[in-house]
Amino acid sequence: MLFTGTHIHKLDRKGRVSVPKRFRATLDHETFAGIYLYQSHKENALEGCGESHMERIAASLDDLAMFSDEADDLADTILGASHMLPFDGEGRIILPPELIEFAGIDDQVAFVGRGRTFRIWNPDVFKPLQDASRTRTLNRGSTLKLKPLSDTPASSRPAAATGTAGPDDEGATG
Amino acid sequence: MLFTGTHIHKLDRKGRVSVPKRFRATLDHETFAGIYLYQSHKENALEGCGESHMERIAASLDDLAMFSDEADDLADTILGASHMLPFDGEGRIILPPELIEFAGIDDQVAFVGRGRTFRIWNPDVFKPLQDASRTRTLNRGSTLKLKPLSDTPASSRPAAATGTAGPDDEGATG
DNA sequence: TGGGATTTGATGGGGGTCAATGGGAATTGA
DNA sequence: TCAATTCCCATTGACCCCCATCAAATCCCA
Repeated sequence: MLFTGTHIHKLDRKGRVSVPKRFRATLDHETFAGIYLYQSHKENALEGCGESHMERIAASLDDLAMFSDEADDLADTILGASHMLPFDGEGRIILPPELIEFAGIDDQVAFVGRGRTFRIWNPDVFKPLQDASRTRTLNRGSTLKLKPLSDTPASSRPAAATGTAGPDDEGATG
Repeated sequence: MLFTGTHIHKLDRKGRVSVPKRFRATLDHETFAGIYLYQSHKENALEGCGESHMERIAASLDDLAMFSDEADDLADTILGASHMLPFDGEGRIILPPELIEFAGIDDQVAFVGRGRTFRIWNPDVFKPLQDASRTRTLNRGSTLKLKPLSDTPASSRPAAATGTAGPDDEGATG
């Protein structure tokens, strides 16, 4: 199951916040009942994921770090600076003060789904950025090139986002 | 099975609307019994699809989002803005107020099939647009170029390309 | 083929359940 | 012993399950 949608929850005075039920459901099969959080490299937000995805990141960085200084830095900033946050009985986590400060979070927390990962924002920061994303997407006429369906070989055609849409992607009518 | 046809249903005072039986049948095999909805990027409408299609969108964005600002925008406006809406026992969903407002929906809801996806409109808004679309298609003399049967499994690969679009063009944004 | 009977999909509404939240008690560790 | 963390329970309000009704399509049999 995917992380989707935007869910705004409250940060209580103990620094706890409920992880959306839908997100918890996505993590149901993980052996570790909780999430991993680390600071985003390009946004004023936190990146979050489950255990299996974190292991995938680790594996990728592991391979790359041998050859690339950049990957080496990433290993430090992702693996070294990530927080492993277990759920309490009610499905909440405690947001570390360091991360609260980094994301500029006040009393509200926005969980924003991104498929296999999610981000955590101050909702007041995220909303205008999302609006800007929508405007840019509209202006450039972006069309997402979908990966081939599962019954076609995945190797044949990598996904790619085009700069401009075709002349008209309306399906043919009658 | 595909999403086809236009079906107009009523929005009740609880914000619920029945998803057309035909559409539900199309989603029968999905593990998640419900639909995903997000705001269209170019129309005053909502884009809808089932879980597997949303997975396909996520997979297409996933690897890319790390490097492309454009894919990043799409992740925010599709994955981050989509609503996962489960069916109740009667096959209804609850339309979130945010989406009702965006689509300018009053008390009636038009479900319009688009193959593997569908759109949701205020019928009063959609009708004139549909008429205009038909007129344009007639004037343009568009011809639908069918894909060869061999690489078109009936279960998953309907024809969708217009005379001007490339054979593999398939937009996820509208 | 027609008209009544039956099934099924769409709609309305009430109430129980559960997710989100807040706070206190118990436990742990320094 | 004190502070911080974890566990537990209580509240509340939104959501989901259930049932009841209605309309429309389908079926059935003469």
